[in-house]
Amino acid sequence: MLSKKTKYGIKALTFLARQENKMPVQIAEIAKSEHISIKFLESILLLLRHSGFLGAKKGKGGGYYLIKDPKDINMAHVYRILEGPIALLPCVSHNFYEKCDDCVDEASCSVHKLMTEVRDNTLMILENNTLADVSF
Amino acid sequence: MLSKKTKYGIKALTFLARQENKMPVQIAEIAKSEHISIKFLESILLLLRHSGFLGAKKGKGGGYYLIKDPKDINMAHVYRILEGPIALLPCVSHNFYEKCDDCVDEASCSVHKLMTEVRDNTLMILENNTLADVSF
DNA sequence: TTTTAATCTACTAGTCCGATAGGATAATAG
DNA sequence: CTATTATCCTATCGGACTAGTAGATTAAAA
Repeated sequence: MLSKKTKYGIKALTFLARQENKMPVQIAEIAKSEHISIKFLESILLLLRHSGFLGAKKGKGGGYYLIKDPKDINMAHVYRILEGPIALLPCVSHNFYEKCDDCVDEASCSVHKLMTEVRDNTLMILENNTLADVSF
Repeated sequence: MLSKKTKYGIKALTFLARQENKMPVQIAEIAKSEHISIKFLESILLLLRHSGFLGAKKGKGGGYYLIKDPKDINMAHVYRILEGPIALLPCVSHNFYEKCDDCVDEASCSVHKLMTEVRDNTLMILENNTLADVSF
């Protein structure tokens, strides 16, 4: 299941992508529009800023804004930052690989086999979708 | 992330599918072979029995056995019993649908759009795989 | 009637999620 | 220089869920 963090994060990015001008938008405005707890959204936007998706401006007229063009923001990248691994099991993950404690041989593991197929497909979908694709 | 319950459940089903004869296999034997806690596996096998995948026999020579042919066991069905919804969001799920609290309009929701695509693909993969497919 | 193995209930430690509180910091306006 | 604005950052918390454990009960076979 997708965490609310990821869900809210994508919603916030979409909100920013849909802005006509490139003016900074305040946390409160996004929170109100998307019905998200301000404080929770605050931490998410901070993470997205630290990850290079957003820029921020303090003080009056401040807020968050997209740094890159929505067409250049890959949803697989967004997903990994917000949610973590795309694979449903650590032993199937590229970026977050971990061996299973219980598994003796990955090659003969039925779960590994099935989850690899799921992972490959999900990854392909996420990589083929940009923020622009999902926003408009 | 896939729960250990699901992972162990699929492993146990695979173990049973790989049995040459149709004799019942004891929990302890599966647990030892797959490196799973006996008591935890016990609860999983019980669930799989209640869901119509397994039969059980008590007393000496007892244990669990597959009721249906592995070729007739759909992995989407198994997944839903063990893990729950295939969709990453309740608002995208067919069998476990729930409206989002925060979402005003699903049609214009970027997350909904993306997760629907992921769901459709994952579902297709799981439905096209039987227990026999992943076991051999 | 003894042994074997599944059945069922209850409990627990640990972890994570979503949310909240409050003060620090930086930028702008006057 | 000061008040205001809005992000930044740390710390905390209840509730839910996960994985695993304990122990007593029931049913079947020898």
